[in-house]
Amino acid sequence: MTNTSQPSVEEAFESIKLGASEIIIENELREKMKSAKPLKIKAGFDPTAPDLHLGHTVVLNRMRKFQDLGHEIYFLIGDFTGMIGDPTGKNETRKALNAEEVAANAETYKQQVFKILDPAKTKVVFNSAWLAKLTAADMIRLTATHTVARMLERDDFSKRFKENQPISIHEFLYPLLQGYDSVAIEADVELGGTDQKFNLLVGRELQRIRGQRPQSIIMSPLLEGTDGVNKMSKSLGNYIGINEPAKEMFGKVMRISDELMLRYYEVLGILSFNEYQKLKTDLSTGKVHPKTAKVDLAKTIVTRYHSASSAKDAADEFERVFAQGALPQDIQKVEIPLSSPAETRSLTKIAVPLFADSNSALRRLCEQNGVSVDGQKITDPKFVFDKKGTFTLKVGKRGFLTLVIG
RNA sequence: GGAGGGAUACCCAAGUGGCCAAAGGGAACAGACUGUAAAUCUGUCGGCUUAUGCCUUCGAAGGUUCGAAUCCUUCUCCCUCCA
Repeated sequence: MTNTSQPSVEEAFESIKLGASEIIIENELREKMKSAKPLKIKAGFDPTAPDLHLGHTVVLNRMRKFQDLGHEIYFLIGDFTGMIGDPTGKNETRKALNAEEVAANAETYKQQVFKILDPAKTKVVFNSAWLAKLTAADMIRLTATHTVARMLERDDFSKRFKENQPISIHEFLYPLLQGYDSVAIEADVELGGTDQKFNLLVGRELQRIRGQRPQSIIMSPLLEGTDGVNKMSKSLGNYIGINEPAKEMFGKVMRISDELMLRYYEVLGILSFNEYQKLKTDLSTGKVHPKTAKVDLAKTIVTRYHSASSAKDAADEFERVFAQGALPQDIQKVEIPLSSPAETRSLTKIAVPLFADSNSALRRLCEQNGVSVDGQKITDPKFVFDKKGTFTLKVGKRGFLTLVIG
């Protein structure tokens, strides 16, 4: 074996393979990696959700590895295919984004993606560059490559078909266009989640038809969201965004279940296979306390997207606020003069806009012992602050407010 | 083009004239328990100065009725079968 700066092909292959759920085809990929020529690595992203979360990072991390191995990374923004939206049955046909919107989203993307990828070595491309140029005749030729029966093999389609859910014709175009992207880029490898299998395979097929060497495919497992059940997605609200403030991020990681914590360790590529096995045993034998392991996980993740010091701060604050029941460090502050009308000094007026959806919601919180002032439970939502002083208001689990009456 | 079925709150889903602000489940929220865990248990879960009251909501607009999510008309969208 050579030194660490020049890993052998086999080592490189193993590091790429780590955490992948499926590779099509392993030997083919290994062969490709043996050649001296840098490979074109493709991964596509939806243009409408430029808010990256940990789920996206699974693929991004692997892109980074390829990058470090000297390959060419194509970060593809599906601005054209975004008009369709990957068919999930829930998406409706989307409006085409205009040039400014695409550009704006791309900027947001870059700002996040480059927390993981090396900007100097990343090619950001838009599939409208070639898809918008396709003529109707080109489209017909493209659609002629696949049968309806083949399309219906796609899990999502077959399911919807069986359940009498609508499938629009244009949804069939999505896999075809995504596959065509691979042709346009002449991709050697495409990365994606396991849910992308069908689309990724279409790419291989189209490349073969066009006389190109079919791309190899590396699929990553889908990361479950913080609920531990559904895949992480913004629309389900079960995500941890990589742009979230450190404390927020830390708290969200701490709130996942122990089981999910192991999953995150595994899928997010935080530990090597051996380290992962060891942690698993240590947890089951009680050698490592689950909370410790979770704090470590949260720190590692926060360090990745922020810094070691903010990770430490977040951990300290977390311990202080939740384990010891103390107050967070920076609480928002509101000042109200004692001379103002009693109504403006009422709990309802102060807390509803900040922490509750409606007066009724606050009333319920009060009834349920979820509201306190300086540690004293307040059960009357009409409570009025009628003394000078500084009060600490707590509403629900995470609503803190410093109130100055003067 | 013809025939039939459907649209209910954040999601799924019951409800076919008054007892419906609308069963049940999920999600969410609060409390208990804990490691801010998860699981579990309890409660809440349209809004309104807490009210045996009012307002808004059962695809949309009209109508019948003392009274409509429920009946009628028109419209929009979806599904199935036939062609």
